[in-house]
Amino acid sequence: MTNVARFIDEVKRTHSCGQLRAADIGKEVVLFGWVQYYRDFGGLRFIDLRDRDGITQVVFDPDLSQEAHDLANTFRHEWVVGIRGVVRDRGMQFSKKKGEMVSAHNTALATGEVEVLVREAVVFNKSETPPFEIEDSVDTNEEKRLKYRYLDLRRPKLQKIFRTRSLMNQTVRQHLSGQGFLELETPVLVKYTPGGARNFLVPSRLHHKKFYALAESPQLFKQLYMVAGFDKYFQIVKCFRDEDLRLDRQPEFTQIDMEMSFVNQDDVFNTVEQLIFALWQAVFGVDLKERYPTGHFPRMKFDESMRRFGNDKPDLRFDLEHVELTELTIAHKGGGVPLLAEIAEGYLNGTDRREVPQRIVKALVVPAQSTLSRADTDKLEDFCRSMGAKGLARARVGEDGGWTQSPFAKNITAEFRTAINEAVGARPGDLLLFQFGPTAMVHTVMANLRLHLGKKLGLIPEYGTRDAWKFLWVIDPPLFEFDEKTNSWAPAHHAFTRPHDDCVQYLGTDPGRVLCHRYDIVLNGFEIGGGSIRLHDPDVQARVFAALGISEDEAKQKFGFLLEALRLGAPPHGGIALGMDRLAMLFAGSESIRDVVGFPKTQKGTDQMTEAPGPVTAEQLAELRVGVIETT
RNA sequence: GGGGUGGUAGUUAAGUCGGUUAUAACGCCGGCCUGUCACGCCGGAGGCCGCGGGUUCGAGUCCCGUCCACCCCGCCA
Repeated sequence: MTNVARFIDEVKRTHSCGQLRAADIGKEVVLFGWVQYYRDFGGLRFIDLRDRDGITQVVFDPDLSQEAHDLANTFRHEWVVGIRGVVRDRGMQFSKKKGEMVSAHNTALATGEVEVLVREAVVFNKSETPPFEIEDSVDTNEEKRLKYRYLDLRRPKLQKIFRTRSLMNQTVRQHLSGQGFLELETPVLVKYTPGGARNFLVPSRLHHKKFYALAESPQLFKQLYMVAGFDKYFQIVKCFRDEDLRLDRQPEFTQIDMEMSFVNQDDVFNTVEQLIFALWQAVFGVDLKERYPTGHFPRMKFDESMRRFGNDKPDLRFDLEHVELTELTIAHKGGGVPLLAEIAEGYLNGTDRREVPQRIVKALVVPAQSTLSRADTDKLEDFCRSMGAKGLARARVGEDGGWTQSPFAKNITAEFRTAINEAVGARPGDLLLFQFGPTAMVHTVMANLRLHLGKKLGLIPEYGTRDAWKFLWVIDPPLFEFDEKTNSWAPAHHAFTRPHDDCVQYLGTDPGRVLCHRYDIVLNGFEIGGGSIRLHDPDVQARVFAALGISEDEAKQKFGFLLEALRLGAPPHGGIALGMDRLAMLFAGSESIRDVVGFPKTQKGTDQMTEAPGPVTAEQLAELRVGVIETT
């Protein structure tokens, strides 16, 4: 029997490398793990042995076992080894460097009071020199980390993240099951449905010229579970979207998906709030009741969020709110500033409507104590340009309320300047930053500018949380958004979101005014979940389709099975999906979603390790009757 | 599709105004060391400067193109 087999079959591991404490002194133990560091003193040799639990120092003393000591001399980084030995107190030792007796305890290690004196050792497997060092402190570029993901995952930091993910999964299942939710599965291979995110397509071998789609979410199926009478559903489920990636997006990602019958918006919120409380308790041991004594998170209307923050996922950890100046600009007819006068003119002559503002004016105040140099503001301007802005107008407020360093300074009327100072609450030394023009651009630029400044001025960390958890429900968004390309109304969400009862009257006449029971839950500026109360009334559904210009035939063709289901005894229902990866990312205080996904894709959607996506043979394509079009 | 940042030894980085032998730390290899803990000390090896063109007497450095990674806009819950 080889030594390896004997250690695995007979000797057996007794403890993990993070387990041993002073109470274990005197025990004979067996540890298996990876060689983290080795320190050689000619005679005495120390090895830091690492596994997923932690690190234990093991000592090889030639006086005790020459054989084990000789073997240990061959150990290198990341070899997989096993040792059998006795736990002992590290005690007081004579330090040659310091010339006195010192405690050999290592307070930086959980196991630091003890060490294992080795009697017998075995090498399970050698390792070539790893392409990078397995340490939290040493950073390697993303490309290398992803190519050797299994090595990256050995780093204690990532090990911790994945243990947290496991705990999250467990907590969700336990909590929701306890609330009467059934964990039900839905198909991944589904029929392509237009609208929303782009689907990954899967050719059907059995049906030529036909394709499945990978489910972008279980949306329709969970509604059908409601129609089937399951009442409360949840699933921790993979979803697939073929869209461009971001720091917080992967092409395949995991949702905590939920749906409930006979509920209103408050019921959904209560359920989610309780789940979030349970998660924070389990993961951090934090009772969110201390921060949210009512047990509920604050709510903000979509409109308000756009006005104050420029997006629908405001980071409430800091202020720097936007100030909306469009009305003021109109009232002052641009106040002598040609570019603003042009915008005011649009509203005054009726080209622009206040109800659907196409162009707006916004400002943001950088307080006097946050000194930004000229170079800093120039960089801010570049930052704004990169997002489609024409520039970044600014003004430094003087002691008398006058403006300097501003392109507006020489043209603006004193009345308009005073009115703006008052509207934004400007004080001497403050820096005012302005954006004006197309609504979407202004919102995007100002929202990102706010975040950028928040980080630059140290109001929020570059990433991570510092334990500041700011939750928010964003509610009552419009049901439709105007698509300028097609000059028609398009669903802002999926087409089965329930409009507010008091808005149904506008469906035919003024679609832009229709608000709906759609909601997002936001944490520290990240949208961690979203859902809606669904439209279960076939009549209202028909009016929504009409407003969208979708004919009965077209609706039938696209969503026929769901429309039919809604006519066959569908209960009122609604639900939500929480982004598991984003939650895990925030839990980990991590800088990227890739840190919390086992084997993530790059921003171009490739897997650096397996080199997916890869080519397939002509035979494989032929079997699927799929041709490849060469583009130049 | 657009904008930005980066790519130099196994790894992380430095490399000035274009100048002759491209640095450092860690890692790797060899040696010494019985209380270290990211041990220490001595010695050594290691480079297609992402790739392809161009400018130049001369390119890691300047120009053009291209690939890869990251961040953002568009897109997307």
